[in-house]
Amino acid sequence: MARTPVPGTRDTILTAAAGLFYRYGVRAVGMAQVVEVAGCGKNLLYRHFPSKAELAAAYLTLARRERERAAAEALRWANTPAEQLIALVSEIAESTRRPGYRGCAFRNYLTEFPGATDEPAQVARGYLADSRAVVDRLVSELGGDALLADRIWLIVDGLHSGPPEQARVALDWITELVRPSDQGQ
Amino acid sequence: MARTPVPGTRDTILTAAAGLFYRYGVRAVGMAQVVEVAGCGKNLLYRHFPSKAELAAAYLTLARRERERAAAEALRWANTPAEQLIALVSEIAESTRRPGYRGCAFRNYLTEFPGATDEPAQVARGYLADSRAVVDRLVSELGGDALLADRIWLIVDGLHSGPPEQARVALDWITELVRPSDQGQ
DNA sequence: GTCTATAAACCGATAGAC
DNA sequence: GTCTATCGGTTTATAGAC
Repeated sequence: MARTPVPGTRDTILTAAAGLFYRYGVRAVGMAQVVEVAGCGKNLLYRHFPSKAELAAAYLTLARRERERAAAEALRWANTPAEQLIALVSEIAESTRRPGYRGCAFRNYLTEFPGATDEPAQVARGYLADSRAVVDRLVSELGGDALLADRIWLIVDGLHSGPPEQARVALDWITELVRPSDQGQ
Repeated sequence: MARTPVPGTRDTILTAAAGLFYRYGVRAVGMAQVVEVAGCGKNLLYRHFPSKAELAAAYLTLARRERERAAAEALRWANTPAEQLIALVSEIAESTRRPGYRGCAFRNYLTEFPGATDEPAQVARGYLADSRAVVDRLVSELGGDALLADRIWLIVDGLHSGPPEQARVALDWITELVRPSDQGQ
């Protein structure tokens, strides 16, 4: 008889890989390292993820789900478009201050693999494009123009790339931009 | 006497390495690729650069010199601090629109090697710190406060990380920030 | 003989196959 | 879980110019 497959093995492997990929970079981490941390055999890893690219794609997809979960949670108490924008940026700002923060997983991947068009790159670009679309939609609902959306996205980009100290500066600025009446409050 | 050493060999190697490192990333490029493009043997490469880390450090130092040369050129016709800030950001904005632009070489390295403290990482962090200090000084001379400096640096970070289309948005915004009298012009 | 330049050899790590 | 063929950075031999 076959041995009972341990449930959640895929998640165990993916969690281990995600932690390593985010912390050290996808290129820097070998499959051997992943199996070591996951505590399983190589065999099992390649059963669940046929290639490193697919594992990286799964890692970014997991990261996307986490980001979307956090965003949805942040939006629970936000009603107006302005409050929603502030809530989203506030969530990002908080995440940059958490220990172990190493920048945006999607931007990092695209920096590690410039010009890549493989599955992980598509996941990364897809997330960034969709995030940008959300900003555009909220700014539009707010009554803002394309310039305001561009500026907010510029700050979001800077927020992801710069040091965590910039988080508050970025959040305050966004708040000022989407709630002009609160200027100098 | 020994065989006539080809002059400029070091520069040839460094130029080849710099092009490859910037285009594909330091991690993605092997020493074999460098010697292939440089058209020399491995031995000669290791004679000039004892390790890949030293070659990477030389690459970033070269990039720094190029950035500083471009910055000095941009500053030639700028007299006031405001004009100088605009000139510097304008130069960055132009560089992001040049074909082959793949982001900031220094930020890219730090993304590729998170937490690194080796020589190239020191060169990268040193350049970014010095650049930030220049912004702080100019904003101070301008009569601006720490918040303005933080905001300008936030835009500069976003400008380096985002797509080239953001270049004009960033430049216009900086112009508006340092020359308040021109608002709505 | 000393130096340059090339090529081959090293050894650990790599992705992946069985 | 072991094996392999490949590739990583690095080093050592070899061929050739002065």
